[in-house]
Amino acid sequence: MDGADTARRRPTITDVARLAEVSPQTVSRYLRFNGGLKPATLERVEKAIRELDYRPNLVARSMRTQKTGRLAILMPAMAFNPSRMLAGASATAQASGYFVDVVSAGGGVRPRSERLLELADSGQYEGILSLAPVLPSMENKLHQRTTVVISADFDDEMRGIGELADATPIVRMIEHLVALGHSRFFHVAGDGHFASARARRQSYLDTVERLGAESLGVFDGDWSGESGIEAIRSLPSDARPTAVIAANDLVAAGVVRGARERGWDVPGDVSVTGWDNVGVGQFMTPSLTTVDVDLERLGSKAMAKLIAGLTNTAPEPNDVSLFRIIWRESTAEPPPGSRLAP
Amino acid sequence: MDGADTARRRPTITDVARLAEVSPQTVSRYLRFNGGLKPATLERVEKAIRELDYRPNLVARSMRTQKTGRLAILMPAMAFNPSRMLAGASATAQASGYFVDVVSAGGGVRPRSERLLELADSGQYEGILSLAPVLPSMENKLHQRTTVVISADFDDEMRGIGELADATPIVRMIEHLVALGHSRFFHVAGDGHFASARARRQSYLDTVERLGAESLGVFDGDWSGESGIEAIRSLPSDARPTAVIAANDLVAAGVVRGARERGWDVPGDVSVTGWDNVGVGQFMTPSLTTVDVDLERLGSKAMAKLIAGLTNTAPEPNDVSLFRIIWRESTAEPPPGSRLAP
DNA sequence: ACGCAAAAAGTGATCGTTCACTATAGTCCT
DNA sequence: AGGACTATAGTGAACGATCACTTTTTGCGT
Repeated sequence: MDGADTARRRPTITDVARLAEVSPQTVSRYLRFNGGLKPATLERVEKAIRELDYRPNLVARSMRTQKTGRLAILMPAMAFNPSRMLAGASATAQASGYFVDVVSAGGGVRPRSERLLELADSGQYEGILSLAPVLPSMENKLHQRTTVVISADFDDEMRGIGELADATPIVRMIEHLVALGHSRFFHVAGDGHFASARARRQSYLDTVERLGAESLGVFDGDWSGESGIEAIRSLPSDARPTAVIAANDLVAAGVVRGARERGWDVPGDVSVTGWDNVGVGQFMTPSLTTVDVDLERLGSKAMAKLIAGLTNTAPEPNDVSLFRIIWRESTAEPPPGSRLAP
Repeated sequence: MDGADTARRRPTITDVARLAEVSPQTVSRYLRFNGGLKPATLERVEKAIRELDYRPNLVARSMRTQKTGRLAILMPAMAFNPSRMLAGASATAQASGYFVDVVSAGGGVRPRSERLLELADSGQYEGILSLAPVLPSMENKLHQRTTVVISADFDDEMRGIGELADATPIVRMIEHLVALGHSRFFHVAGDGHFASARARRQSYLDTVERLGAESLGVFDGDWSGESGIEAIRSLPSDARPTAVIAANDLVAAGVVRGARERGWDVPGDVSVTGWDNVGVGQFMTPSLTTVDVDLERLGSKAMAKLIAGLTNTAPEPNDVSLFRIIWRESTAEPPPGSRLAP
């Protein structure tokens, strides 16, 4: 019935002041910048703080200063693995002296947008970094009161697309494969609702055409391994690609599985590429060629943008690539006969 | 230079009261429970709130009520994929009316413990759920002021171990394999600093002995795929297990790779089991037998415990198993000859 | 010794809400 | 019709810290 209530009251700044025989204001001064205190006073205050094990009440401080020193990260529930991105973002924020909270919002765009508005107006956050898009109609209201940076990969008919949607590695992979002698490509795309999926799809189409290679088309999947298998099954028997560009590693694993099902050897008959550098990809047989995405840096950059907006500083430009292609066993030269095909 | 500062001042409860021609207290009453207001008054207040687009300042409210309605989740930076666990935990908390923030703390046990203490004393959280262990010395200080529930999987010489450390699925897997005719086992353990790794190791040893099966020993790995490969390489040429129990799917993938390297067929010569039900495991060849862990429920239960502690309610007992074994291609009957071995 | 500026410390008000009371109006019973 | 209640609304203080001032102390030159 009592239990937790046995706790004695938290000491306040006044308690410290009384013990140190100074005014609260002096203690406050000590807490905010260690200056303007006589050595003797300073010592008394320090001793009192230590003795009471005092820590300032941040809520009260926020109340007076109108600053919370806390940021929120709003993210879609159940996105792909966001933890690395968060790690980068929160490290950057902490370096600038901010607390970071991660608030997840389920549901679609609308409830998420409303949640964001609610957060922005709660007075608890100075800035909000949204890793998911919000309704354009909300955005106007938002920026009036709290700095909000939206850095969305996902997108449902929304304008800005984040850096994750950059699909240039697809271009480089296809170029490399063509140089190896590949001529017939096939793409298994991710869920078309995602900007990144659409960007990869488009990059695939553009690049294959630009290089004058043949495309057996695009299978519109949903990021799942099953879609990879189905994509291969859907190919007519006289159409065998020499290389399949999968939307991500999971799809790629499905593609490899599907190819084996049809008796095609990977990479002997077909090369396969993925995306994400999933842990086990390295140990599969064949190990998976993939794109490693520097999610930490991505998160860090997004957060840097938010902080820059908050302090009215210009964000430092940074054009280091976030992507790195890792070539592994699932890609090789095309089978000898393939070059002779019409 | 100005930019964000164009924002007009947020309306306060007093502004609303003035507009509605009532006292602030009346507005406050409206906000907390919609009762005790005359319909006419209620309507005036509602109208004023709508007109000003007023939202209560939660910091100020917290200040007065001494309740923040916010919880923090402290988690180790870079743990295995925590997002599913978080999803479960935050859903449960929100159902009880709490905000949930995720605060990540890098470094080891000590910095994490200090961070936790800091959080607990910041006055911003009513309860904290730590998914990582803290120093025992800190714990005493902690519980005096803020309810803290530590639900740690990881552990360095710490007492309580979380449910993740439950290794009974290992027992069931071995029993099943023995029933299939397997007789020579081998275990590749995870990092010994983790309670879960130690529990799985111990369950392996106990069960193999209890069933009178032969064990080729335990290789102490570190959860990595490389450790799986090395474990297989380390086996002398005359010692070939019929089944390998790997600490998780990544290790299992390494084991499969290592086995192939030595010319052993999986599952023809050796069966392999993993743990975690990683996405691609299903599409590997052979697809991976594994243990699916219901992380959502785990997170939800941990949070329920915290909330129960906060409200002095008894947590509802719940003994639904969090684990489910998924049998796939990587496990099968042992090779015929193996039964004849000494 | 004196004056005067700089350094150090203190005072009262305030941030936006809610709590514990008090005051007023409306209702019902005998 | 008077009194006892209940429903509704208002008042002043308080939560814990910091801000903008004011006051006291210290240091220094002449």
